[in-house]
Amino acid sequence: MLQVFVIREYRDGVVAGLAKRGIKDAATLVDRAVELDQLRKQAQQKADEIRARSNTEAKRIGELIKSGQSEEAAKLRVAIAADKESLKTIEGDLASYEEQLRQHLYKIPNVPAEKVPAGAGADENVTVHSHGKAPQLGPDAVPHWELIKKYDIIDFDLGVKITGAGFPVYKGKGAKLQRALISFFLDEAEKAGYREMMPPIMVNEASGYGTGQLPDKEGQMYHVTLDNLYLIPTAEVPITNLYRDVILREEELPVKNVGYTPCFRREAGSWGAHVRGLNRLHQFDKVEIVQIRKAEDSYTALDEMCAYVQGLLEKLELPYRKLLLCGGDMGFNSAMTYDMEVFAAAQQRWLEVSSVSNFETYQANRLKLRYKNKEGKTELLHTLNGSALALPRIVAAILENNQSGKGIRIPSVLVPYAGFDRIS
RNA sequence: GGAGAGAUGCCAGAGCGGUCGAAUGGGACGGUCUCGAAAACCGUUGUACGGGCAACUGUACCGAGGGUUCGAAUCCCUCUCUCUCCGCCA
Repeated sequence: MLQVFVIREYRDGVVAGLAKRGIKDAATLVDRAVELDQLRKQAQQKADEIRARSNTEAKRIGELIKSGQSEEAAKLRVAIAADKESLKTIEGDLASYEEQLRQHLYKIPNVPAEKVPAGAGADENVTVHSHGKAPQLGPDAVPHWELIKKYDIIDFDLGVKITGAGFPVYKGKGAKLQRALISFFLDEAEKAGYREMMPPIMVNEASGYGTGQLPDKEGQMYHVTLDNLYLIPTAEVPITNLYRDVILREEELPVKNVGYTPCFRREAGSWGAHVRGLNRLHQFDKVEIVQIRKAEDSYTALDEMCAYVQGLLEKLELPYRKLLLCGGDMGFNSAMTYDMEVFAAAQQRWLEVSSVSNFETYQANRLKLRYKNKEGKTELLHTLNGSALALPRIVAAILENNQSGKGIRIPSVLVPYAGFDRIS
């Protein structure tokens, strides 16, 4: 969430930024936050004042009792009673304002960075880079959902039988290809200086709030109600939450972590025409990179992360384009996001395989993730993350783009991991 | 799942219902000494929200949330977590 002081001090900039997301009542939203903070502050001051008074009075009563002046003490006790009453109401107000302010701040998305273009939706994203050419497929080329049946490598029907739609079963070379991709991605990340983390794939409520999945995306996560745990929608959640309530030392920065996890998404209401096969799943595998940076170098890190992800796609020989998302298409928490999309040649569609974002202090503020700078002051850090990469759509593109009469060619970087160079 | 013990500052660990934001030890940092280092000695060492140009200052925080009390780290209740023993078990 945004810091109140930022909203207060840079009110107009915040309003203008939010407008880039297409939020119409940005000014009202922002002014309400300032107003609630003002009310909160007033209540706080009043409460502090009364508390200060009762603290000294209470001390005096102690002294009076000690020196045997119990009558004086009794008088004082009576005199304090009124303060106690008013303190109770003020504390009630204070708690209510704090809660209202928090709830209100949860509703305000991050302010887009300077470079982010205004725009209402995906149509206004800007293609900033593209690489590779779509392969010329033969006349008998088919989309991946046909290929997986033909070669019997991924089975949706079996998944339906044991779990439900959107939970595929990977079989034989299909399963090995998954493992190969995961290992390849983790090894590459390690070479690029990321430390591998293997976190739990269920998290508690506090973690959900920490990275912003709660309260607004409640319905998108699988919720194990018996134990009040959530299945993670991405490794970003556990790996970023490792740093919740943490004050890092300067020499511990930058933090660069990578993690492989399965990801679980309910995708409530998002099933439609273009989500056949591997395009959208309830459970899928993803390798995620997470960085924690000082404010001054977080955008360098963002570029670095994009370059890293692009390198992966190039090694996998997949044609891709890089989009700078416009305000209206960016995630709630993000200040700037680049999406990488690969071209799936049989579907003739671009598939999003990675989203790399800088959240600036938006997540860190909720997480209370800070570091002590040279002057000994604690300062919020910037968090960033990116998929590197999400597997299903990568698999879809590999299958579709590399098909021929002789089967499916495996990209050469994966061959040592997979143990085969062709699915046929 | 059953029984018991516990949760205090960066770590270890003390704490009578009032003078405790908290003894003591360790660590870290600064200083004295030294050519330098070690040792020794001295000092510093939390977070949040306010007020103040500043020095400084008010309030809250001893797992979390309630309660008792003029006053709670200390008493009571609920929850969470950790440890030990037993049971079960990949």
